[in-house]
Amino acid sequence: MKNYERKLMILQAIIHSYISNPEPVGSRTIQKKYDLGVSPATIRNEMSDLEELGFLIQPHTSAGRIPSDKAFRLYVDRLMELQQIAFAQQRSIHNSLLHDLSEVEKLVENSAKLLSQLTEYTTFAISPKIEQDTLKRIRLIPVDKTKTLVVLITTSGIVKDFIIRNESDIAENQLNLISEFLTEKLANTPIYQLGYIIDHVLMEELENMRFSARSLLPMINNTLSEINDTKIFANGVLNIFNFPEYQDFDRAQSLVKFMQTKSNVADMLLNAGEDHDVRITIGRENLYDVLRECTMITATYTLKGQTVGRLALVGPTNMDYGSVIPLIRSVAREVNEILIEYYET
Amino acid sequence: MKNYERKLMILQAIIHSYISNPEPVGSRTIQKKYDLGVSPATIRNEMSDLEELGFLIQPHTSAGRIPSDKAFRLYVDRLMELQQIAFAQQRSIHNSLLHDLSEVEKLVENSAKLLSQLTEYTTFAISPKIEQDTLKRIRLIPVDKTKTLVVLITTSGIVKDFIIRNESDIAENQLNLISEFLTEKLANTPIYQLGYIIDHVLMEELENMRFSARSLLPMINNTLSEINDTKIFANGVLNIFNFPEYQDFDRAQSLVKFMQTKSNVADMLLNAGEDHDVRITIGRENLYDVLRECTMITATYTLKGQTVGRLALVGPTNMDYGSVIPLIRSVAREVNEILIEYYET
DNA sequence: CATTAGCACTCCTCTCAAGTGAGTGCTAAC
DNA sequence: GTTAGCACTCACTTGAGAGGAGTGCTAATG
Repeated sequence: MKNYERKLMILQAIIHSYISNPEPVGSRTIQKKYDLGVSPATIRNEMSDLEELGFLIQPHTSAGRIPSDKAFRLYVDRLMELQQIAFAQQRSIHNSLLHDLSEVEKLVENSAKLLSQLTEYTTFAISPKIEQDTLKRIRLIPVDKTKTLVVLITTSGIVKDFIIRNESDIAENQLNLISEFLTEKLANTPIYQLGYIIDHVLMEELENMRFSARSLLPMINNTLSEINDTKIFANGVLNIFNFPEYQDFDRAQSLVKFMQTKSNVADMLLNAGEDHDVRITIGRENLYDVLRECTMITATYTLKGQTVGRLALVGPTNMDYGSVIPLIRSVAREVNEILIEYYET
Repeated sequence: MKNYERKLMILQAIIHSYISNPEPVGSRTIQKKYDLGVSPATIRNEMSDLEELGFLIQPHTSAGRIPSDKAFRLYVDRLMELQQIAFAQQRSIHNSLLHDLSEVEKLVENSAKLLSQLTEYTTFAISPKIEQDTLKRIRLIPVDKTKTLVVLITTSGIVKDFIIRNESDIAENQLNLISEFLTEKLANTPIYQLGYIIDHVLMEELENMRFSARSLLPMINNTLSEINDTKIFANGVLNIFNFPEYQDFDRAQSLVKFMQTKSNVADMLLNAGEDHDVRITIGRENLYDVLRECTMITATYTLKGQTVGRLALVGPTNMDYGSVIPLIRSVAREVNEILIEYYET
């Protein structure tokens, strides 16, 4: 079985046809749409070989053939031609991302939203894990008699705030003193240790002090656990209904349900590994069975060598890789550059 | 045409059957499922009358009949029996709502989320309009050299914060001075006027001052407009796909699209009126044509006589009113009580 | 010996007609 | 006024037949 050259050409033509129109491809279609200089019969023979090699699948004898996961894998790795991204588009991506740089989390969130708009597929982003971060400053601000706003600022510039309720009115300068005291005591503590330190160290130290702080600390502690949550941003989950393979109601719905469960998505994203470049997982290569007809493409955001977020796109296996991959690459590159420029210090 | 008593009984039986199983109801079904002591022929005669009166609709001659919007209206107003809410459930609603009282907005948001979980329908909440509120305190907190956190606290206890980027490092005590200055100048200003005051009054006053404040003000102003947005919280929009009437792909999708457009929902909620009790709009009673097969139930949250939020539930016209209405009532009552208890002062 | 034309064969899909059954509406009897 | 009986309607199911896209094999061709 030689003449691989021609086999690849035919496979490429089939994949190409299947991407633009997700229906089984027959030998005559290939002959008409792509001028390969051979007759349908020859193409049929090659197709038969390709099926034997596992690149094509026949839904039933008298249908055409569709590319297998293996074919898409080959296509992505070797056959595909990436489209160039127009300078104007590159620029527009850059500018969109610059729109809100207040927090790394926002940047990550917006990058996923942008990618979903650009591709009309479903995207996810996972926010930086605040746990690895350390506290820089804590500040208490009075809201009214019974409420106090707690603002935490971490070394990497992430801001978290929440309101706690205090039993009695605490004067503003009191709160300022407490803020200073807590900042002094807790600065440079990793966020995930805050709870422990507050409970076991500070509470004892404060035992004999007149500070009202003592009543506030348990409240602060309670809320801390929620804040540690890694946030997941999903965009365009409903686009799944546009996937050609998911015109079937129930299957689309079960996929949507899967996608809306935070723990699933977190798992999916965290297991995606940390390539330098984008990583592509096709069909059954995915860990989850619900994704067996989907392709997931992930990219990682890093800052000072640390992973600070991850971006994922989920679409049908027959997505237009040639245009989608450059887009996600471009978004990821822009984000990483912006991270360096604005957050590295 | 007398003997309304029996007509109502039959109508009630039909509605009841249609709620538990949304298919056209025939005369024999009624006879078998509900022992009314009359034969199918009699029931047929009554059904024929009911159709003439506009309470029943026949999809085609040889099908059974389904209740019209008018029938559901009658059912809701007069026939329906409300289920009692178990004390345990009431309590669990109460406790869920207490979970996060940091802001009125959170309470409103959580109430909608809870109701969606309880009913498995789609719910919306619209947050209090911050515009009517006045500023109480503004506070600038350094995040790092180039970023400053701005915290706004309003008279009604709503907290808004956002990060702005400053060109040069500003010392912490500088920021404190600015905070005090701005608070003094801006306290009691309605939120919606802040932009104007900052632009036209403060900028001039600061003309000759050494404060770095001047460079910060435009940034603050820029972000203010975004904050004024009334927020809308949607839950379980995808539950629409479970509605029996929306098994049709396209119609479900157009409804989902409608629901995901913020302006539509805002409009829908704001036009819902301000009943003391819940308000129910059935089928074509709704202003929007996409909702012609939906029922919307709304409730209003008030604080000191002012509307501070609104809750809406959207489901199929044949929803189980008897259990849904008590639920939304219960949630609304709990929220209003919590508002009084925790936010009235 | 690779390529190709020709042709029988497969199997999905569409259409159409007949059969089925749930349900109605009318009439006449109780 | 109520009900049994019956003809009638009409959606839905089923199965047969036609149509068509596509394959696989064979034999001819250069």
